[in-house]
Amino acid sequence: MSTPTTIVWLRQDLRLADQPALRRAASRGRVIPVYIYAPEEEGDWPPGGASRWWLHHSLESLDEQLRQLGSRLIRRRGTTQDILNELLEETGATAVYWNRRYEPAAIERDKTVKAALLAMGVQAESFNGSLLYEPWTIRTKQDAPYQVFTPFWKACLATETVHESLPAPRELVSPPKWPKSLPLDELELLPSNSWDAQFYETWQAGAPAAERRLRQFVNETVRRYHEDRDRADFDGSSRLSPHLHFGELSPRQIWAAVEKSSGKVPAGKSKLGQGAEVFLKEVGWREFAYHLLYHFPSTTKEPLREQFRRFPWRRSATELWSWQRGQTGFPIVDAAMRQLWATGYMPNRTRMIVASFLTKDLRLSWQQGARWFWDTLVDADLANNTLGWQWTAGCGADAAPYFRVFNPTMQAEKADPHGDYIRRWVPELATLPTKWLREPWTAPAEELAAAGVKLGETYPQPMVDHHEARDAALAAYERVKNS
DNA sequence: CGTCGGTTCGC
DNA sequence: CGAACCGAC
Repeated sequence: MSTPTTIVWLRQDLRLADQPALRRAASRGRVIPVYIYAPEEEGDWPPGGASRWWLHHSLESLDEQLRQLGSRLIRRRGTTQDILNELLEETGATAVYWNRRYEPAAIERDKTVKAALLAMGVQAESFNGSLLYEPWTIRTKQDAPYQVFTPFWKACLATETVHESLPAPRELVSPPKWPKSLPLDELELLPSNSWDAQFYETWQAGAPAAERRLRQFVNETVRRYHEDRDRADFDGSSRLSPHLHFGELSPRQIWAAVEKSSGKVPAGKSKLGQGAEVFLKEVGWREFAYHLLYHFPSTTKEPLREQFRRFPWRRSATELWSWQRGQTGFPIVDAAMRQLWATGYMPNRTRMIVASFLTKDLRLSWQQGARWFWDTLVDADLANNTLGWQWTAGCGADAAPYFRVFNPTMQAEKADPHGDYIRRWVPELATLPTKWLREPWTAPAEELAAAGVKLGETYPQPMVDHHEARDAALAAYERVKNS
């Protein structure tokens, strides 16, 4: 009998190590790794511009890694079902394996595909490649999904789970003849303007780069993570999020690397350091985000907390544009929004600052913020993005209470104590002394003149008075609070 | 994963 | 008189 052939349908698992679907396919016989670009099948959330940029480079890297094992990546574009059918026919493959996804549109599509494959007599099997705890495995005592993080995470950690990573296969057996593959450029993932110029200086996609970043993080940054992650002026966070989103790394690999490096810390009570503890809790928030998205799929559109469906959001296309382009007149907000546009990223602390500004100071809807992040973040992830926005807007599960309003000035003092971050991203304020940098409208005329700043000309006047805006937001909240 | 305004504490 | 602490929103 000839060696059986398996198609590995790759999606958000663009790696070779700790890759359950690939692993199982490799042990079965010949392997055909396939990526099908099918944005029409993603419902309301086809990949945004920054995500597509990342995807392009991640696919390029994956092909190189596969070629080192004597294999290659087959790229196609179109309807998943049609393409799988074509490939099954062309190659004589008798099985299709993949790692599961948890977004509502992907779940529906995957179900349909699986049923069709099984009906054709093809072996179709899915695996867990991207979560520590799949959403349906964790339930409250009342057999309901969790809506509060801390008990959720306790319940996760109380389960007897071994987070063991699988090694990458050492070789992959090729089919006698490779099916044709679309050249990468024909997926048309890169922007046609030069929007992405600075992405190249900031990021390197692909599992090998992800593993280097992880190693550097656990060796250096993680120790001070609990403090430094709130800093905008240097890299105190892990920056692993885009690698995790595309599955260039699995959470199991991250978990293992953090535990291993923390094991080197002086014995003591075999406890992890505080930085590692806080970091792994962030991995826990990602698990929680997937739990919520799975059990409450409507939250990508609607707030989880009912009363917020009547919240009187304002509407203003011009104000939204000012926020998007970093022209609010609040330097910390503008710095962060410009960093996002230029690099496809901002650290979590400034995400909270700009989100609070949009939803409280401007009272524009969190959905509009979520949509902008979706298009501009290289790590755009439906579960994390939805949770993050509902969290700051105060309308989600275990959210910050709505009355928690970030003060942009205080936040800037903490996140950017010397003003380096603002000076880098808002260069028109660069020579203004730190004392005035966070609130240029309070600077004496001669200070502004000396720094070459003309408010309303070289840099905008503040869009709102923060204290008035805060009061207005709290008043709006009062109206929906008890309804 | 707040802010604000109040009070108390310590020099 | 400022830092530290506390409760309300």
